[in-house]
Amino acid sequence: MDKKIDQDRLNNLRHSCAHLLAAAVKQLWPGTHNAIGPAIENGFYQDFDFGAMKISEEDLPEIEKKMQEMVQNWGPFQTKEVAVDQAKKDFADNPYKLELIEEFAKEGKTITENNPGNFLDLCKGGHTEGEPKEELKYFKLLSVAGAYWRGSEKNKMLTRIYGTCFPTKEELDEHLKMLEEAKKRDHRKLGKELDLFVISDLVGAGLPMFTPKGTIIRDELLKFSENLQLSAGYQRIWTPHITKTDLYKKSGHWDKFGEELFLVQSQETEGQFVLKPMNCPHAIQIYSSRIRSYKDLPLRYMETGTVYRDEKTGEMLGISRVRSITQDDAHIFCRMDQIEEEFRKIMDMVRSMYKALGMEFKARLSFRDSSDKFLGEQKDWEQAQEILTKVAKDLNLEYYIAEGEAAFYGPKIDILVTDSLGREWQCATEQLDFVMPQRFGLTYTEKDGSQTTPFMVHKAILGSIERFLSVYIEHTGGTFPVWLAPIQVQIIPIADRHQGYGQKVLEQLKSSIIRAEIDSRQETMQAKIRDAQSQKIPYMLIVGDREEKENTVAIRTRAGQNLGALPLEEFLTKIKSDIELKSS
RNA sequence: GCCGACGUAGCUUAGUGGUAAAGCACUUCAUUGGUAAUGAAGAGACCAUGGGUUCGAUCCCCAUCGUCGGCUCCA
Repeated sequence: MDKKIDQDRLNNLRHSCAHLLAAAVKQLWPGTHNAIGPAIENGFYQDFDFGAMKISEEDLPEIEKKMQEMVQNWGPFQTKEVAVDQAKKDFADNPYKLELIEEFAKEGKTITENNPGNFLDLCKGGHTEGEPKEELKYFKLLSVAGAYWRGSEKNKMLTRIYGTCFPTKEELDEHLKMLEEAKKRDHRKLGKELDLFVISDLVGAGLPMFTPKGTIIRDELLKFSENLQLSAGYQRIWTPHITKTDLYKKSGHWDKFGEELFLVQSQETEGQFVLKPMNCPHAIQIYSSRIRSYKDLPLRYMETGTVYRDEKTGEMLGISRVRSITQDDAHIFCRMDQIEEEFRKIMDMVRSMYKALGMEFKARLSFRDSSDKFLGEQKDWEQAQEILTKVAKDLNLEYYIAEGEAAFYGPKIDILVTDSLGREWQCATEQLDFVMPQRFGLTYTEKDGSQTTPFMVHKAILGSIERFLSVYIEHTGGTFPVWLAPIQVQIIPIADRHQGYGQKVLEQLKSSIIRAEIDSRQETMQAKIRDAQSQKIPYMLIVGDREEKENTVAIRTRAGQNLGALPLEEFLTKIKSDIELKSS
């Protein structure tokens, strides 16, 4: 409860700051129209129509200065009710406010205004209660961006200024520090520094390539996911990357995906092909290739498959939003009475995965609402939603229900993973599908000989590996646990004469399948340590005269600890247990 | 796709209407080291691409491609 009050207070503060921003901008550039300016998660924004004028981030300090100046003369916020005609008169020159007034009038809402410091604005209220000059002190304008009026791409593009505001200087500084930290951990930056992936203009945007180091992390994560699935009774399948359009016309994805499909033209055969945007219709083809019995179910097909979606250019972001997406995908065909067990199994896998990765998560049960966009039988939905809720309860998941968030073909459980900066990401998902099996006329023979349509479950543990990696790189800041570190051990010979012993150590590590390398450059030991450190390599083994003589290795960790000299065998036991336990 | 900013060596960045500078990385030579950078020298850039303005463009203008901040979208 207290938390909610605090949040309200914070929102009021930020929303008030948005007013101040609007006032400052209008004073600096008369003729500018301000649109809306709400508080958002970590701050606020205010939309403007600057007309022909352009502003950029370089203008922000000037605006901030003006805000600080103006707030000195602001009295407390006072909200007063006005008649529609009066409001229209007050905002006669502002088309955005007029549109809102018209709409509020139509809906029969009361219209309220306020004017601290003689800056009149249309506003439903929710402001700081004290003296603005005492409260609106610790704010910062952050960025400038475009945004459609009322969020519709059919409308005019306005200029949005983002900012944030806190009750105290300490909180503001802490928030700004967090933003800095996020920037430092940006996966695009770390991807370059740690040499994990490459994006080439010749290959194209949104088509990342993974370097040897990046591929190790990718493969290790996928191997973990695949092993979880194999031990849960999943079978691996493989399907091609292109298909005739007929497949997606039948599945309904042709219409649904529209321009997101990559088209492929054959020069040999008639007709068009597409790059697959998902794997499920292919899995269905394998199901329907034989007559199935109730004894075959559940049938669990897994495929770590790459799919292609023609994302709009402006939507691409590092390896987070890409056009080539690899999923640890699987499709399960089962009866209604098997759904609970299958969902449980998937949730177990999700738990094992994120526990090993050291990430907390919560579940969003995405259900249908009363709208007609959801296909399938009402009673199936109800029964399925009950089952999903039961699973969430039985497994003691932290969960909430989101009505209307379901896929059109069935309810689902989405997993929201929290990273070390407190941001939430949707990664894993398990979805029930009432529609696809019907579209493709899938059946199995029941005990009594009747033909029944199975249910289908779609699942992913990591989701898109590209997206997941971007999250995980930022979560760890590039300090990967030993089992994922591309290089687990760096051998550092002190002088050239120690190369031979270093090589011997290297060979022994390699024969134990440890990813080890030796730094044989003509550099000082200090320089080699520094480089290994900035590559965040978990263990550095320093070998010099003493080690060679005693047949040991001097261990330094990336945390800067000097663990002293140990016989190589002992080090091997230690690192093997790190890898085995997936500890950091 | 939309609004805005940006695109200079492998990376990070400086700079100018008269074909460009630095640090790191790279190569070579010297140095043989004990837990976060040894020293010196060298090489490396048609200043994103295509067009235009100009005696002359990396710089100004237009287009294209790409990147970034957002918006929209994410079945």
